[in-house]
Amino acid sequence: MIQHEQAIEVLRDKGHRLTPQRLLVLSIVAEGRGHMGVDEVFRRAKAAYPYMDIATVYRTLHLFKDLGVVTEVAIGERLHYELTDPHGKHHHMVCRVCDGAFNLSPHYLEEFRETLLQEFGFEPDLEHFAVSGTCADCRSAAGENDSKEQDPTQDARKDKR
Amino acid sequence: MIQHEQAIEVLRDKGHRLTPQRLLVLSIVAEGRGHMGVDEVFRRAKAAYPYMDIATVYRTLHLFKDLGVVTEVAIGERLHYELTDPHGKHHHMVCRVCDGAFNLSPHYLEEFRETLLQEFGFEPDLEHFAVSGTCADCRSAAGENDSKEQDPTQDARKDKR
DNA sequence: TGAGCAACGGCAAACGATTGCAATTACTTC
DNA sequence: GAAGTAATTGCAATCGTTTGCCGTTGCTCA
Repeated sequence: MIQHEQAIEVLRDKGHRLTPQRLLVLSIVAEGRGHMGVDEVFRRAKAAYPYMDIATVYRTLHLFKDLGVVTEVAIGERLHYELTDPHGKHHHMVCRVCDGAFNLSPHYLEEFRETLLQEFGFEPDLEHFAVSGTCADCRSAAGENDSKEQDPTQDARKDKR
Repeated sequence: MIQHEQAIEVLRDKGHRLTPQRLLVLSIVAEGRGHMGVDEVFRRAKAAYPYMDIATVYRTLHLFKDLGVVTEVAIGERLHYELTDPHGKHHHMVCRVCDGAFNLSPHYLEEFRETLLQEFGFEPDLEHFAVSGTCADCRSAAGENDSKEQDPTQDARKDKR
C-alpha cells in the first residue's frame, strides 16, 4: 500500500493543494480494507466533516485516480476505489452472487493481450480491469438460484488479497 | 441477423404485447448498421412518433435484451444495442480513439475463461463483453496524441463485421 | 507576515438512466 | 364486435454522477 506520506508527496509534487478534504478522503480510503464505494467514502467523510459535499468526493477520487494514488475498480455497476498496490498491478474477479472480489495476477491477462496485439494490432486497455462472474463458493453453493438480488451489506464483502 | 418476424414471434410467445412502440424500436435497431446508442434510437423513434418517451426506449431495449432479441454492448461508458447475431456470439474490441468497434471471436476469450475456471474455479461472465483499447490504425496514426476527445459522429463509426 | 492569485470546495443545476403511478391500450373471451 | 383485464405507456419524480458558478482558501513570493 502507498502510505499517506507518499500520496501527499505525489499531490505536492504535481502542484495540487493539500486541502483538509483531500487528506480526509485519502485517510478514509487508506483505512478501509479493500475497495470502497463512493457512497461509503462520502458517508464517512460527512461524519468527520459535515460540510463535505458528494461532488468533492467524486472530484477527489478522480484526482487520486489520475495521480495513480488510488485504483478504480468496477464492482457490479458502481465504481469502487482502493489505494494503489505498489507491489504491482492486479486485476479483479468479482462474483455477482456474493459480490466478493478476488485478485487476478496480470500474468493471466498478459497472454490475452499478446494475442489481440499480434492478431489484430489492437492494444487492449487492461489497466483497471474487472472480470465479472461467479466464484467457486457460489457456484458450488447455488446451483439453481440465479437471483441477482444480493446482500447489500458493504462490510461483509469478501476480499481475498 | 434475427428477422423482424422471428423477434415478433419471440415477443408473442413469451406473452408480451406487440405495441407500436416496440415494433418501432425493433425496426430502428434492425435498420441501423452496427451498434446503436440509446440516444440515437430515441431520436429516430421520436421523429417517427413524437409521443415516444425515453423511458419506453430504455424499457423496450431492456426487454429485447432479456429476450435475446438484441445484444447489449458497452461502448465507452454508454451501452449500445444491436440485433442479436444468430450466427454465433461475438465480442467487441472498441477503440477509445476512433470509437471503432471490431468483432472478436469467442475463441479468443475461451482460452482465458478456461484458465480462470481451472485455476480459481471462477466462472467468468463473458457473454456481453467489450475490450476497450486502441486499434491498429489509431496506434500507427497517433503516437503522442492521448486526447480522449473524439469525433461524436455516430454514423462514422467503424464496424468491421 | 501579509497580499495576491489560481486552485479548490460547496451549492445547485444538469445529465443519463431508472422507477412509481395513473391513464391508456393490446389482447382475451364471450 | 364489445367488455374486461392486465400489460404497457407517458409523465414526472428520483437516483447516482458530473459540471458551472462563485465565494473561499492553500500556497507563493515579497
